[in-house]
Amino acid sequence: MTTRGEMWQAEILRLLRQNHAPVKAYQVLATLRKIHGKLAPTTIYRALSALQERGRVHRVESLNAFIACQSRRDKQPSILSICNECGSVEESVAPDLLNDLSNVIGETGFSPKRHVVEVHGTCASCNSRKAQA
Amino acid sequence: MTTRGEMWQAEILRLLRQNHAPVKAYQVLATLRKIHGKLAPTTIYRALSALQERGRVHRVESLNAFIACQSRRDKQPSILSICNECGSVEESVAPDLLNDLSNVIGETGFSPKRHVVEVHGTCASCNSRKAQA
DNA sequence: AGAAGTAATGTTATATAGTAACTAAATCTG
DNA sequence: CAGATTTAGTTACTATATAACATTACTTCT
Repeated sequence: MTTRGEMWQAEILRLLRQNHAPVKAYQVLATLRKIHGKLAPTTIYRALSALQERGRVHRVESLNAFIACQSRRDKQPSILSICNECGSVEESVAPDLLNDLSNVIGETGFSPKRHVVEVHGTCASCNSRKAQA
Repeated sequence: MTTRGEMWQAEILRLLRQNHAPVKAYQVLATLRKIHGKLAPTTIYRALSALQERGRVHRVESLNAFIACQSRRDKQPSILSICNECGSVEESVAPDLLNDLSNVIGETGFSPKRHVVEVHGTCASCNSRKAQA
């Protein structure tokens, strides 16, 4: 059985997967409105939250935007590399590094629950493009 | 000589330093309005940007909020530990770790410019408070 | 099956966050 | 000091997100 909510999730996930760059909630909203007419932000945000919980979508905190998960090694917290030039986002998984991070901040007695690691810079292809110029 | 803009910066910095938890831009705005009357968001955002550039204030990306820098080892990118219970934020500096991070994501040819590392969890004092209960 | 309760979704309205574009004042330069 | 340039103020707006309530669909009990 497919609930209405699950349909929104599926459709949004498909949309996000078509983009290699993060997509804003209101872009999603506008796109879906073209297809389905009237539609409230709430619907989008609810679907996006569910997708995040299911580990299908990352919220890019430093952009207020969303991107489909690439590596699906089951909800491993990811490191996002965001290119300032072309907007593309690469996902890396580095458990050791996040472990170190947990240890460093754990020294003061802090217990980590959620890691937000986002790095802004220039991606490989934009780097080489600029090197040529 | 103190320009008008610098006065806003000083006043906002003072305000942020009084709080150990991050403060939202519109909280700053509301507070300053009580003192100075009419005041536009632009004023606040301009001052906050300047403070960030001067390395006096961090923007907490995952909260859309601002906090005064604690460690002033000159604009070292910081790691922020954010307590979900009490809202307090601790700042850590770990150059080695950020170096590792740069290396990991640099493997694909990505060159990092700005690091956003924010960890949500429970701080030491909230941990012990909960352990007692 | 039908009534009663619960959970999921839709709807309306509003709160919160941030910026663009222009005006006015201050400062700098010759 | 006139003209140019930078800095700050003002107005209006756009973007992001959530609260609160209404409605619909689902469940469970009889």
